Amino acid sequence: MSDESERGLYERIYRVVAQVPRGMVATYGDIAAIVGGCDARTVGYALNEIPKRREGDMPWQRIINSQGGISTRGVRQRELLEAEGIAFDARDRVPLARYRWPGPSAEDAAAQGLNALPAADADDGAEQLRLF
DNA sequence: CAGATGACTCCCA
DNA sequence: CTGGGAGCCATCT
Repeated sequence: MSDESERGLYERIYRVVAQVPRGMVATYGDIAAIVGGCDARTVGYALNEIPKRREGDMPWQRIINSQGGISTRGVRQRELLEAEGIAFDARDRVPLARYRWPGPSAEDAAAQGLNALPAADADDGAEQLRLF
């Protein structure tokens, strides 16, 4: 009983990851915020333990770190993303301001017991934009 | 239950 | 930019 599909938190993480649309990305922190009850690190741990059965269904490659970079060890994650139309910048990073998944709609989030992202704007860039 | 492990993130030098 | 250290959580031995 309780096969891996009933594991708990990780299962919730997988579910959110599976919702990231093709051609977009999400950060570990974003997934953690949406799932709630865990942090970016936990998301990374969960993705590392994806059941083989799910690999074909799990767009794990769309989850990147907060810098828009790839944290996987030796996997060709970049190629998978480029195949979806995601372009990397000269520093080998994904422009989060452009490809970052804004999270599930408030309705979807509520229906699935998830949280909506507060304001997934590029705060590291937007803050510098405040005019006087 | 304690220890080890692992696809993170932030801060400081 | 690089490097080191701390904080955090779930799961397996």
